[in-house]
Amino acid sequence: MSAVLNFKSHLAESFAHALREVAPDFVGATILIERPKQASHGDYACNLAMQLAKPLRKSPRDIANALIAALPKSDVVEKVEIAGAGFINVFITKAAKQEVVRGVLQAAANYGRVNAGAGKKVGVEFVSANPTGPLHVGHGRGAAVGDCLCSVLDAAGWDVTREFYYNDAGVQIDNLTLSVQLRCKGVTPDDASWPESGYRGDYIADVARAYLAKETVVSSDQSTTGSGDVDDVESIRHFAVAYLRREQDLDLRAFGVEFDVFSLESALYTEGKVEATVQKLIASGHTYEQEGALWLRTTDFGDDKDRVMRKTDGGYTYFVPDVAYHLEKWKRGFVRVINEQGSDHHSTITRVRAGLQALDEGIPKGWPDYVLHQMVTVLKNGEEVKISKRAGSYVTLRDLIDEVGCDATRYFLAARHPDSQLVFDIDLAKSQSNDNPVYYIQYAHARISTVLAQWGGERAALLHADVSVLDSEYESAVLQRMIDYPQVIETAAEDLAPHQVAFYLKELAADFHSYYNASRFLVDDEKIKLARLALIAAVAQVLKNGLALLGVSAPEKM
RNA sequence: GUGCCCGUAGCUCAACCGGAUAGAGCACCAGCCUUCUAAGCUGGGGGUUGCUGGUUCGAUUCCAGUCGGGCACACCA
Repeated sequence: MSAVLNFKSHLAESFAHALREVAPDFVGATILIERPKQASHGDYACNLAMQLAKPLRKSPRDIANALIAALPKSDVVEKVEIAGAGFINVFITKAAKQEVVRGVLQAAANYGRVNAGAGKKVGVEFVSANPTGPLHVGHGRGAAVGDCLCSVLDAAGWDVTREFYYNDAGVQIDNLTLSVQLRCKGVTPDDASWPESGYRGDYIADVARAYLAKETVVSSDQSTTGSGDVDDVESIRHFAVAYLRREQDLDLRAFGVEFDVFSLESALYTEGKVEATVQKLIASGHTYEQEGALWLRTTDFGDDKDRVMRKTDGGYTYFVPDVAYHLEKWKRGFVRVINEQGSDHHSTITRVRAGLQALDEGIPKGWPDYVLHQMVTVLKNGEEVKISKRAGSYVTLRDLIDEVGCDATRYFLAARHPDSQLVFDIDLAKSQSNDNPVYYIQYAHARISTVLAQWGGERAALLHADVSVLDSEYESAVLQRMIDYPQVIETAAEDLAPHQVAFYLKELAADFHSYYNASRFLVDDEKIKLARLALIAAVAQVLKNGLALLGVSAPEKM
């Protein structure tokens, strides 16, 4: 009696049983149980009969009848009907649905957690910005989507590690170092001698000032003090990177995003991992020398042309340390790795996978997974703000948090399919902040909190409420929506699509708001009152659980 | 020119791995507050799912082509 039944899988098993009896030759048929859009089509529907019609050369309705006759008895099933071209519609008993209230209240923060991941390790890398400037909107999208994805995977039973990879080596860092050094010497981007590739943002001057003042920068894993020596390039480099890492860390913390592991590209070099990987690749026979450079034959693994590993100047191209880095991840025991990145980096996918395949370490072909989010364009005063790090003109993540708020920004960036381009209209987000869907959801939670506060009774009493009186159409809708929640988590995790949680919450909030306007909760009849309060307390719990996955607060008052 | 992503209501977006009459919000029109929060609710108008073919009981979804938008195509990160 305690656990809420997973109706979907329960019915899938029932139909599998019926299938074995009716058509033993076709037990391999996929059994799909879905939720019909219309209430008149029942709570769950199965299309098995239509699938079998052709191979069995019988009419779908005849097959449907046979299947229904072969269904094992179930005390949660009210009735089964055949409709349309041969859909089998299943109606669940009210009593079984009402059980979800107790299920939610008992499981509380754990309601919605499923075991699809079975405790397996998954490493999720996201943001991974170069430490060459503040985080901008694009990083914000990566942070919001990545963090939410991690939360969803965690809820789906995976053992999640959040990881940030700093590209603190290479040409961009050289440019950064040079820019800071020039600023230290009093050269500004307006001077004719300012290099084309130099960073022009004002923050470079801040770094220079701090360096000259011999400030100490403390970040999550190190402490660096500026020497103030304008000719000590190594010292400037260390200081600039540490300074900007600290800024990024602060931005992320303000955004409510925290990481378990920070990996540094530079460490791969100093620890010899890059060199070791190169040697392994050479030994694998997939490399060759040409025109003074070392190439990896990535065309052996589906790339359209081979890629240079070591340039004529002796330096490695970007993907080489990236391959070394992913080999490390593999060795750290991640059966699954997901990299959340901007779609402008998609060309690395083939190279990294090719490099890993060439290593011949038994790494699966499609490893690692990637979630790519499309570009974010920012609209301000009706005009597109061009993002250019070098020009120093861009909207920082911090700007957005300050202007729009953390909750709204996170919701806005995470509530869309990563594959679609996103226009962030700052004026709209600010001026219409009351119409932001995140408030709609939070408002539902706040309303419930107020009602429960006015009631003032013991929450524990709600566990024993007689939920059998919950039978209005509004109540049925809310019950069914809550029953759907664990399935939403499972699907969102499977599809690596955290935005589905956001849409679900909007629908649950809508069901509640309709219910709220149509009925009263603090009524005289004690039995009805407790039942309704138990129901909305459960709604509040699900809203809270879902908002937590999005990294959005669930306020008691608004 | 090549590869990847996208194209759904005026605008911003959904659609449960191919299902039943394609759904929300914003905007527009008409209603609902002496009773738990009107940041809410109820109703209405608005669609050839870019276009053309194909696959099948059935296509927004899969395939081919085509048009449009974005991104990537360096010994760049």
